[in-house]
Amino acid sequence: MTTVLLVEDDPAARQGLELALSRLGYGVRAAATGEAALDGLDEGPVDVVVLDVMLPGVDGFEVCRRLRRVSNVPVIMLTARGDDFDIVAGLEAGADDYVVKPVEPRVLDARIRAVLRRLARAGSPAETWGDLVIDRESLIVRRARQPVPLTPTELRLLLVLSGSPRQVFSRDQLLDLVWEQGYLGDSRLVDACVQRLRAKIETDTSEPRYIQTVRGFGYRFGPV
Amino acid sequence: MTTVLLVEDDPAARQGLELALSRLGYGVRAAATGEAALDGLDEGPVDVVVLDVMLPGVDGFEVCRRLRRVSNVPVIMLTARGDDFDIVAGLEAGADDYVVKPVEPRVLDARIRAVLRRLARAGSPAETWGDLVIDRESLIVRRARQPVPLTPTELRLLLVLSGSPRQVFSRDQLLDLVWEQGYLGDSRLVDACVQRLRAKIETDTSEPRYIQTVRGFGYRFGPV
DNA sequence: GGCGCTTGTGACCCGGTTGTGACAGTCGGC
DNA sequence: GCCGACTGTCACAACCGGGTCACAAGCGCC
Repeated sequence: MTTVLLVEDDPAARQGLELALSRLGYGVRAAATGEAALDGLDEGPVDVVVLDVMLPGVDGFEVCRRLRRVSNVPVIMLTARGDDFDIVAGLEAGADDYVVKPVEPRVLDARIRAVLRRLARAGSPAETWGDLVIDRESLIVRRARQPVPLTPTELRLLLVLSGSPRQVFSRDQLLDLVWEQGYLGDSRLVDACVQRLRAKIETDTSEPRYIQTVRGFGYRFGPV
Repeated sequence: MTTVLLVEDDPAARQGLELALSRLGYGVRAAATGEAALDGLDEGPVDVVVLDVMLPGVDGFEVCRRLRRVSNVPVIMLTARGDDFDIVAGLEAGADDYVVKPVEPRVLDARIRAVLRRLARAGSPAETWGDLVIDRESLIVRRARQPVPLTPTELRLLLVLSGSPRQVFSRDQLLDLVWEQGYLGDSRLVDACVQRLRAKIETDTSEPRYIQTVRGFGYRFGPV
C-alpha cells in the first residue's frame, strides 16, 4: 500500500482529503503543522508527502527544504490557484510536483501515481523476484524491503544463480563461477553455502522459493 | 515513455522480447537486421538500443560502431552466454552494457534503467546528501554548512564515488579512476585514503553514513 | 634550504567469514 | 520397507579482509 503523509492545517480540507485518499486505496497519515509533518516521517515509511504551502508557523517551503535534508521522499505541494510564485518557490525548495487548490481527489491521485512512476523509473536498477530485490549495482539485496546482510561468497553465489534464472548449475560449475577457478576441494562446500544463503533469503528453508535443489544435478534459482 | 530499438534477427526471440518490454511500459521498435536498425534510428527518437551480436550480414559490433558515428544513444548488447570475447569486443565497439542470452526481461529492464540513469546523471552542480553538500563547480564540500578541507586525493575519491551514488567500486577500479591509470601498488592504499576521507566527512566512522564498505567487493557512496 | 602538509607503505589487530568434517535427514530405486 | 546415495545442518578453527596507526618519502610553498 502506498502511504501518504498529508500536511494540511485546515481541519475540513484535511479530513476531506484523508477520506478521499483512503477511498482511493492509500494509507494516510495526517499532520496539521510543519513540525508534526517532520515528526510524521519518523513514525514509519512514507511513500509520498502531500504538503500545503500555507501552514501556520513553519511554512510549506521550509518544511520541504528540511525534509529534503533527511529524505528523498517525493513531495507534492498544494498551492493557491494559479500562484506562479508558489509554484516556482515550491520546485526550488525541492518539491516534485504541485496541485492547485481546491484539490480534486482524482487529480491528486493521478499526480501521486505520476510522481511515483517517475521515481520508480529513475530509481535504482534492481531486479525484482517476488519480494526479493537484487540490485547488481549497489550489491544490495532486500527481502520485503529490508536489506539482507550477505557475506561476499553468499552474494557472489546469489548473483551467479540469479543471473541465469531457471538454469541448473552443477556444484562443479558453481565452484568455478563463485570460487576461484580450479578450486580443489569438497564440493559439499557448495551445499553449506547454499544453506547459509537460504537461511537468509528464504522464509521456509524446507520449501525454498528462490533456490531450488535439483536432486542429482545441482541448484537452480527462480520461481517454480 | 522510454523507446527501445530492438535489433534481433530471430523472430521468436524478437517477438518475445517485444512483448515483454511493452508490458514493462517501454515503447518498442524492432529491427531484424543491422541495416534496418540504422534506418530505425531515423524514424524517431530512440532512448536505448538493444542489439544482438549475431546478426546476418552486418554483425552487431559493426552496427554499434556505425551507430556511434551518428548518435550517442546508449547500446546494450545481447551476447552468447559467458563469451568473454563478445563482451570485450562489444564494449570496444562502443556498447554501454551487455546482457547474456537467453535474456530475462527483468534483467534487461534493470540494465536499461541502469544505462539511462548513468546517462541522466549530468545534473545540477551542487549535490546534497543529507547534511553533506558537494559542489562540483567550486569543488567545495560542506558538512552541516561548514566547509570540509579535503586534500586533492581525498576530493578526487569523493567525486568519483559520489558521481555514481550507490554503485560499488572495487579497489582496482578506484585505483584506475582516482589515481593514475596503471598504478602498480598496494591496493590497501585505497583503504587508507577512504579512512582519511571518512575521518573528515563522517560523524561516526564505525557507522559510516556516506561511504560504505562492501566486504569482498569494494566501496560504495550513498545511503543503504 | 627549511617547513609542513600530503601520500604511499608496512605492521598489527580484530572480527567476521569460510572451509571442513561429522552426523542427521530425505529421497528414490528395488 | 530397506538400502544407498544424496542433501541439510551444525559447530569450530583457520584464515582473510579491512580498520587503524605510525612513519618516511615526496611535494609544494615560502
